[in-house]
Amino acid sequence: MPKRGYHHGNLRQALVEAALKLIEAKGPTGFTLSEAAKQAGVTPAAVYRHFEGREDLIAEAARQGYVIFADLMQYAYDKGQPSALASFEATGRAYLAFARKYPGHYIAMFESGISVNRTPELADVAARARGVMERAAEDLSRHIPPEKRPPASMFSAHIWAMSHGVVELFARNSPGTQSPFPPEDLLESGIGVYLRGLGLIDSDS
Amino acid sequence: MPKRGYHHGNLRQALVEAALKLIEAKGPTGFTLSEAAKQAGVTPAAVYRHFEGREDLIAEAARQGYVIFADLMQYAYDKGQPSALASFEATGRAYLAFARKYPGHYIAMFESGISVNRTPELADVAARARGVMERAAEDLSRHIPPEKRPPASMFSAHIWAMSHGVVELFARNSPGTQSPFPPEDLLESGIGVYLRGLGLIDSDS
DNA sequence: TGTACATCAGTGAACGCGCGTTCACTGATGTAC
DNA sequence: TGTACATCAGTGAACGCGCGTTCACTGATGTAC
Repeated sequence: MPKRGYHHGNLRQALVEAALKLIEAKGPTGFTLSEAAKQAGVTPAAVYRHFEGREDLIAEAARQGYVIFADLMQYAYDKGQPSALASFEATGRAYLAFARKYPGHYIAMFESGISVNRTPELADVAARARGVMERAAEDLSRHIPPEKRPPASMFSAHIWAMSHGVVELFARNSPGTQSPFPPEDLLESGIGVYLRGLGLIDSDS
Repeated sequence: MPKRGYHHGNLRQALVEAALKLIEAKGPTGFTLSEAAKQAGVTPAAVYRHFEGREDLIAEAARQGYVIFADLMQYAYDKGQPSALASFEATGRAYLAFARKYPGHYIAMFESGISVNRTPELADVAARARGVMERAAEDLSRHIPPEKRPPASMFSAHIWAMSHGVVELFARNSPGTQSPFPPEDLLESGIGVYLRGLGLIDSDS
């Protein structure tokens, strides 16, 4: 580790990463600015050279999370193409995969209580993530006969909700609420049933 | 208000109610034992006559929430009988209704980070609530041909997850994440599509 | 009915703690000439 | 290449605050006789 004289070199990012680790370990409640500073090997006061304060640091962690999240969703979408169905399923799976792989980011984004409208950049990148899923839903909705076609944003919301619920209830090691099934399977099968309900996949697939 | 001499009369319950109001207003993070005591018109130290501490107070709020929740689920189930389908749908709706009507309890139960295994009573009443929904799912699963029948606890989990997701993402006024649809409609239609996917309701109902 | 006394639910002062934040400062870095 | 100087990223001490918790206490209540 060559970087550590008086000047840190990349303190801003080091602080974000320390924050993510702490948030992951202790929840958004347990996270403190002072401890993040300590973990980055720096005085609490130094944080204020890079962030406006505690909230601002969490917001940046969330923002970075949304960037990763949106990229992941986009990647999943692209990989499923040209099949609308494959793209849709892939984005659903990507949601859970993200929650698993980046728990600190996930908590900062969805459980820390920071508003997505806190800054324009945050709102933008969050909208981008949402946009990918909505586009996947829209592609898919074209395969439904127009007269019985529900709004695409509605079933994008359904899948989003089910994914989020699976993560919160069964994928987080919330003590005691043992998952009856692997979350991945639960989500996969849930989406399967749902798509069958939309008439988009066969009853015996 | 005749009750307020030196002795409060019903401080224990007053503290729980103060806690619920604070939790609802400020989230589990913002809740403090001292403020709950103040709001009940009492010294912080008095709390220790009735609870072991801060955590214990939250746990009691959660416990009372689970009692109400389980009762509500049971009531919904009974009301749907003898139709397995009606019972199942009703319990799903009851979930959202509970979250709306008792936000403080809901947060204490699902967002405060207290473990459901904290005490045996808490675990018991939580199991009772879960049991109602699982029973509804089981009743319903008998209408599915055995060879293609998924485990009942699985689609109970699906509905639980979707309900929870809808509440967290769209029913809470998490600033900025405006709901595209009324949460009730979203959940209703989501469950509808899901049940169609299970082959339990017609494609044009 | 009246008195003595045990029980219990509250008080209020005090504690140590770690928090977020501020401030004047200082040491390192980079640039101009 | 060397020196002067501006810029900037850090220090460290201090702050006020409210928190959860403890303790010896006291006032009210209920019970025995």
